[in-house]
Amino acid sequence: MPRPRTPLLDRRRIGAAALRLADEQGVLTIPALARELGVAPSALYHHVSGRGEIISLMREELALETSPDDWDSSQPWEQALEEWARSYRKAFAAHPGAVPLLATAPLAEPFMHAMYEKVAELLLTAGFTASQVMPLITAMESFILGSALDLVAPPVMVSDVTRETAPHLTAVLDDTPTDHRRAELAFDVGLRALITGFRAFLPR
Amino acid sequence: MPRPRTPLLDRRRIGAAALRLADEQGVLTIPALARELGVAPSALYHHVSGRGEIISLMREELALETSPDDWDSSQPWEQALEEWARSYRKAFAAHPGAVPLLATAPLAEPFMHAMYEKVAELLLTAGFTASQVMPLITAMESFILGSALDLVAPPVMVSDVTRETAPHLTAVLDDTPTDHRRAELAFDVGLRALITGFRAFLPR
DNA sequence: GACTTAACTGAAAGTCATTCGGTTTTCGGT
DNA sequence: ACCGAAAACCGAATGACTTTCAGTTAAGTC
Repeated sequence: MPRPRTPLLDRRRIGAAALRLADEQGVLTIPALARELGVAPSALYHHVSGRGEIISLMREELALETSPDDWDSSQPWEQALEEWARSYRKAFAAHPGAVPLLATAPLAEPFMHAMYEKVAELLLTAGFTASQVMPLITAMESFILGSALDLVAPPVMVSDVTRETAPHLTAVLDDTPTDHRRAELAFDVGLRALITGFRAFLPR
Repeated sequence: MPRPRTPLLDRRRIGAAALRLADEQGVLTIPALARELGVAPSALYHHVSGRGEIISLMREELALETSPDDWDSSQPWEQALEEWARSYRKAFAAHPGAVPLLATAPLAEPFMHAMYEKVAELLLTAGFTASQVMPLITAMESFILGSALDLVAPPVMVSDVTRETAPHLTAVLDDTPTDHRRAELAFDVGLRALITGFRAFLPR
């Protein structure tokens, strides 16, 4: 087969297809991705260095889908921070099947810097000291990433629990939804708690 | 080769060796694990159903290493909760290389129930309502898992940052340690913020 | 003491990621 | 308009990995 008149691949298309595939199938293999793109597996290596870079492209695609102006930093910092966290998590929640893949790969992509910059400015303006800001951002990010993973984690099953040996757990699970609201609820609670706690760190 | 007089393998040994290997190498392959155990790869399949179950055994091993009595639930709930979170995270931190493997595997193992039961009782006694407790536990767990992943994430590099385009981020990074204290600090900050925030949820 | 079961080996099948040589096509310069 | 170089893709091949399965021998049981 010859070189096609119009290219079939570019990094953007690869990233988008990989994200779609990983989300649907829960795994990402080169042969499957190539099939999805109507191309031989080896063709991919003319555009990326390997599987790791494809995952990086997936993350880039994810970032592009969530417009960076999804949140407004001119509001009070508590609300701006909450909007940032929600838009960040929403991006993951839109592709739950891909979360395990994205969560374990290194997060230090350059295109993250714009986001960090915006949040750093927000917190500095709010009155936090320079040495406080990165820990705050990192803590928030850890919570968001963990919550994204929780999205795809199997819920604790009541039927498994020996009702006699774990009475409190049983009681508590009876008052906990088992559908997607379970993860939503936990995220809401944690997010509000974090922001409340952050406020207490403000020097005054 | 015949059946050995004394068995070379059991589930416990497999889990421990897998955890050690994954921690050191960052990856887990059946051939490497078999070599570590002085056995042919196929021998493992007489004790476990496959790779997934080995990862499950690793988590079990991790839970056993952290004695469940590592924290004392008779203290004020804030301190007990903090001790629980720290001991939970310490278990992950003791095996950083294995964290990516453990983080994405399902967490719903039966032996987790004892831990959940203890925390559920703690929070109920503290005065939280039954419907509040699971979201609180889940939020805390998400943060801990995210922090464990952060432990192995590459730090944001100042050299990568265009100092002109991201002045606030640059300033903030200059005041942030780059060694292991970076993740420690973020965990401390997030943990205290969460607990402070939880306190505000207490009906009174 | 025979028979079943348990623990392990070795070989083989099937899948993956990755590399390389080959083929055609486009493109930049002249 | 031509020519060479680089680009885009294919197919085959390599090596690693997971898993299965048919032996082989030892342990345990009645």
